[in-house]
Amino acid sequence: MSGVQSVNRAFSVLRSLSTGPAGVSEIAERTDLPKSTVARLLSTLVDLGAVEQSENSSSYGLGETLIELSAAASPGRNIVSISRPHLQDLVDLLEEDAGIGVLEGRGVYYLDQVNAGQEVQLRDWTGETVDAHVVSSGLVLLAFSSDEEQAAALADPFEPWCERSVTDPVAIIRRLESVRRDGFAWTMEEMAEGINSVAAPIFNPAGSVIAAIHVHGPAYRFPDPDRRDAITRAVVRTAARVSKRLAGSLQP
Amino acid sequence: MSGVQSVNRAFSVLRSLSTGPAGVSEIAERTDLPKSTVARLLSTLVDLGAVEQSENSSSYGLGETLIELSAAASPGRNIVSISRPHLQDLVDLLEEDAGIGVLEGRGVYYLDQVNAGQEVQLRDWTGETVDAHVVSSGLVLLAFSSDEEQAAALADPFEPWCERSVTDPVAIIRRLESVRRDGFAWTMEEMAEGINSVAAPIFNPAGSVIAAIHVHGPAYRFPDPDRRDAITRAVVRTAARVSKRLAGSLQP
DNA sequence: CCCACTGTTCCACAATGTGGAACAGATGCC
DNA sequence: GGCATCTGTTCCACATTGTGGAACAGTGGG
Repeated sequence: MSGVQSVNRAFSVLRSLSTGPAGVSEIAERTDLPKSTVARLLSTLVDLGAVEQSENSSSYGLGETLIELSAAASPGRNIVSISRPHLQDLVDLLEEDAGIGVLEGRGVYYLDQVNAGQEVQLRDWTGETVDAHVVSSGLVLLAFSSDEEQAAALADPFEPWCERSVTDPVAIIRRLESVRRDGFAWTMEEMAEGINSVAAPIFNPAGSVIAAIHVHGPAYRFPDPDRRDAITRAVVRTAARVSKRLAGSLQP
Repeated sequence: MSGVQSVNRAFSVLRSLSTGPAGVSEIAERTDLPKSTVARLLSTLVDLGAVEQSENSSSYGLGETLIELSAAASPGRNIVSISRPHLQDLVDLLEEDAGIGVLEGRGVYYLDQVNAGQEVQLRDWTGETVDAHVVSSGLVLLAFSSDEEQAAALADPFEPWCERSVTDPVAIIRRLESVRRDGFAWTMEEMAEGINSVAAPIFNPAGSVIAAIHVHGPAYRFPDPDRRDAITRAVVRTAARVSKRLAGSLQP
């Protein structure tokens, strides 16, 4: 086998543990390696946190480091679990639906949504993609994206989704500048008549925007003009909390 | 540093990539290793799928293998994303809420739930724990658990949650035997008056039960006696699909 | 008490990983 | 166009590291 033998062997041990916890001799059998080799690799992997040894047992299992690295490898997957309780808190506070989405090309792909259980509520877009320029999440994601990503998004004409959709590139650029400055975005019946929304960005520890949290509701009741600022602050704060949680899940 | 040096270095490279993709020289800087050492480790990690090289670029990023290992390290986290669309399909079909839970000691911890949007619907238990013996998920998880786990669960007396809760250990053991045989469980107003549910098990590729999917509804309309068998089959089929998806997400 | 396993540790040895150097290619500047 | 400065890749002499068989202590079952 090519490459660094010890690294190959270490991953062989990790793969053997993905079918379930095991002891040194069992792993030696599964990987066809001598027990002393397995013991030494396990000791190193335990130090790294990639493997953990059960208490009251000499059984080994996969450890937190792999979850942390995986979270970094695929922000969208882990972020659903991390953000879920925060979305729930937001829903409890504001009594409107909250969700989370990521940028995919020129659209927002919705990863998750928590419903407020209101009798009149909006359709759940989880698993679907909406043009970025007509939703608050999309504006947030574009505003905090790299210049290259923004240039790519602005390269083609914008489609209107309804009467109030903003499609003029100059107006959108101005808008993105103010979103970047404010740290949040509101859209008022720009994706569809009767739907308003507000969103804020979630950053990874390196400082790049990776997702956006939004709250939306029917225009006739959302937002209550007296609560608009409080709603905005709550969404911004929730997104910041999720950013921190993500950072926490990456630190050893 | 103790342990196998090459393995330590390989994980140092992986950790440096968790803050964002980078090239050989950048990683050498981040890890304080010579470029040739980093190049050799990267080559091995690419072969393993732990790192992938971007097309049209010599930038390296974390790869699928870490996601696969992480899924094995923490079945509960990944399973929420995988099962979500399947729960949605079940809800669309049956028009009742569906959820997923895992065994935690003698209780079921609910990871996720999809609501049917019915005007009369049950409370969402996501994030909460219920005694295993009073819910269909709990009976399923215990029925397919190891003898040790079952013995541990049966070691202490069972608490009734309402008038129809089954708490006699002998009756519960008999029940678990038939659940294991049938591949599903029904509970009729055993957790609370007015709530019925049905559950089926999700297995990991090694064949161990790791979660259960359930559908529940108000007893006055769920289940419709004419549809009970169809409902059961739908739940069992959905759980089997999720099991297969999990297997697929672990295979390279 | 004995046997059969387990995980851990030791250490002689040689195979592997090291890392500086050289090289080819790309990019930017003058 | 030429040069400088980076990049990633490859080579290879060398010595350090990882190897793996053996020995040992501990545990559980008969």
